[in-house]
Amino acid sequence: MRRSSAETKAVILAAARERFAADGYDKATIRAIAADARIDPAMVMRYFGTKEKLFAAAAEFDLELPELAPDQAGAGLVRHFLRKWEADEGLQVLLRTGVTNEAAAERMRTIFAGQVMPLVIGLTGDPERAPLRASLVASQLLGLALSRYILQFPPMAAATEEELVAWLSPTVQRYLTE
Amino acid sequence: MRRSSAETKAVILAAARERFAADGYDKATIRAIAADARIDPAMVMRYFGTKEKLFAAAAEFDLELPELAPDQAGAGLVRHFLRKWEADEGLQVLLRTGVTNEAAAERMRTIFAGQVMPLVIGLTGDPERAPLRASLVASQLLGLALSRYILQFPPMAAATEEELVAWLSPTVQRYLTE
DNA sequence: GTGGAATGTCAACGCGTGTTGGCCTACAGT
DNA sequence: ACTGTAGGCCAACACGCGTTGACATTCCAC
Repeated sequence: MRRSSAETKAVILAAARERFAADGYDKATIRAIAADARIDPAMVMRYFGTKEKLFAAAAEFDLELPELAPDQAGAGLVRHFLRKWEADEGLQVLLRTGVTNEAAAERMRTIFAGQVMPLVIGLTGDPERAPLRASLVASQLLGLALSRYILQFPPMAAATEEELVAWLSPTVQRYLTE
Repeated sequence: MRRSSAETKAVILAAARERFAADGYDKATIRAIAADARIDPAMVMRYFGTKEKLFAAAAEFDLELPELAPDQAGAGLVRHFLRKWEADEGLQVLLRTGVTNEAAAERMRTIFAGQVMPLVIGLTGDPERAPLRASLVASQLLGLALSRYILQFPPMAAATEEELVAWLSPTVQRYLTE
């Protein structure tokens, strides 16, 4: 026994998150994940049963949206989202996979409906249009992540956090409350 | 000889575009494309040499950006982009693939640099910040496509073209000229 | 009508994949 | 010291993939 069961499971999960985030579902092979974790591929199956179940565990994700004053929600959301993206691989895992995998897309819709929507409903005094408002916010924030981190358009990748907050906040604020 | 060489090539290419657009690069197999085209997989190789070359042909794409008056560029761009997306599978092919495939991402950067940037430089009187402005526009338009067509957030997928133009135009206009 | 090129089919290859079952190996409890 | 068990490894499987080369068929040129 080199490691405890829980340790090994955690090591595998960390390697899986990295690989899924960098390569997406299909290109992140069990063998590659196992190699990163310095372990036999069979162990991955032992601990997680299936590649799909491993992915489900790796894609566990909480946006942890903070409470926000209505008039500063735009800036607050943009900044929170940028930092969350860089601190937690979960979002990247979901975006890289959700584009070609229906289960991951469904997961993103669930996060949207369960975490973004309620926040927006609370912020805006416009219950009827809140769903559309929330999805407009999501479209701008996901477009940001896509162009900055995934496709890496040079001007977007080179911009500072403050520049992006300055440019995007009015947009998000308008989608929320105007 | 059932068909002419050019006909067959066109049939294969059409099937390939559909499959790549729906499934992305990896899941769109040569065998599936060939089945759609009612042809033997070997024909695909005969006509296109390699899966990569077939993809390159299927991802051929021109945004066909129109000339736009500076004060109506926001609305014009949003509307043009929405229609282009629905009429031409090329963009969908690129987005579905560019997220996990570096070559396709590079292609998107090239289209961005060669087609979007020049338009924005012409529209704005701000040559220094034009690259960032262009990528902000791209982020909102790609985020729109992502949330409406790929992830299919219900409020976004259900919105009408006019609603989306009304909401997004001011954003794009501001990124361009404000 | 015959030869030859163009179009199409078939079967197989080598490879990488997720997944499985049997076999070690080292520790803990007694 | 002995044994049971939890942790780990190895070899193999069945499968689907891109790709290949040999073979069949059809049509045109002469």
